[in-house]
Amino acid sequence: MRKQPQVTEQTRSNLRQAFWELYAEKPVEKISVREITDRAGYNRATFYLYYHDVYELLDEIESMVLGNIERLVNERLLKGEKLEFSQHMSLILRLAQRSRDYTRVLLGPHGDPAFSDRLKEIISPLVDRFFLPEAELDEQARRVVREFYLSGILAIIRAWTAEESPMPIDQLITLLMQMVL
Amino acid sequence: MRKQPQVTEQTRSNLRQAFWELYAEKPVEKISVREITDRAGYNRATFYLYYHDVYELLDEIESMVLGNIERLVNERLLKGEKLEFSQHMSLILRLAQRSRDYTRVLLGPHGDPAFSDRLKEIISPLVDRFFLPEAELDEQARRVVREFYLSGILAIIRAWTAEESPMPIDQLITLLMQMVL
DNA sequence: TCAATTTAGACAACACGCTGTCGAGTAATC
DNA sequence: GATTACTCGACAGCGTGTTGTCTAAATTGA
Repeated sequence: MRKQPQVTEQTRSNLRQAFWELYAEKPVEKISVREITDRAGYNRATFYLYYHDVYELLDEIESMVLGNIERLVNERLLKGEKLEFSQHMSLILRLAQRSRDYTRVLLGPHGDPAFSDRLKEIISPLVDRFFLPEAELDEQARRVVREFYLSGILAIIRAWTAEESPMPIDQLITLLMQMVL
Repeated sequence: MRKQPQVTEQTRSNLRQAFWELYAEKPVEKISVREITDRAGYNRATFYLYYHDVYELLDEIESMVLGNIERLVNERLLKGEKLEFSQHMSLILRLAQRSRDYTRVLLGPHGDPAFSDRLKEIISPLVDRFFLPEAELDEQARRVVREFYLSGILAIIRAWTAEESPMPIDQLITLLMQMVL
């Protein structure tokens, strides 16, 4: 018999959804497989037919969110197009806004540090390109400077997505530009 | 009957030490009470005579480390003394260096986000005093700017303490000053 | 002073929940 | 009628927090 992708994908999606509702409330470590399957309306064993453990489910969601941003950075921003830093940030922020429901949780209080790290790695080439070439620094100093800007930018995204009624992107960009230049 | 503080403090210290060895290797959530007491050479139940759970032990260590910095900021820096920002940072960095073995773990890959938050709150008045008065910004914008600088400074401390052979404090301060001014 | 009493400190055993993994079973689908 | 998607019940293993017990030392009083 043929597989029925639409069925299995529905199950995956239900499990993801149930997990996500729980993840908005508490950190991963406190989420049990039983809670997820109870909420999604499946048997506990069914979970193990799809995921090895809870962390693999989290990773799947993170990869979905990061995939969009990564594709943007690699295909549009770094290849040919010559844009200002502000324009790059604007595009990234627009993406963060599009998947705001996800990013605000992943960057939030119970958020995953690994997600921040992966996001940093994706933005890293931008920082290298726009802030580091000017200065003549040894490798150790470059690491420090890179970390400063990456963490600052990430903190802005985090604070911005956490706001109840966030300010317009353009205003945020202006603010950021005042600080880094 | 009087307690025997030297006995009980020795036990506390042994438990702390055992926990710390484990914490350098993996995140808190993966550290069990059994592991701690096995390593320290006590019965598992003994742990519960001293701490409610593993998090309370972690909190005790964090408070020890943060107590020093907090005292410095409150008593010396914010009262009368009029110092440059660079001088404040210098003092804080010297403290971070003194308890480097602790800070590098607490800020490290398995580190506790709550520790970062507490450290941010302590440094926060400094950022408010030196970076925010100049600008005319609404409260929402101030939150964003504050987060940017706090996260940036914290990232620098983190990157600096993580280095195998960290650069001199003065050089780090110079670097930071170039970025924020 | 020294035996009786009290208590701090350490321990073993318990009940209970969650995990990951079985093998067997059912209902629907093609 | 074979295959798919899922359920069910059982299992050992590890984790938690609590209970009651033992020992040795500190305190008390005749």
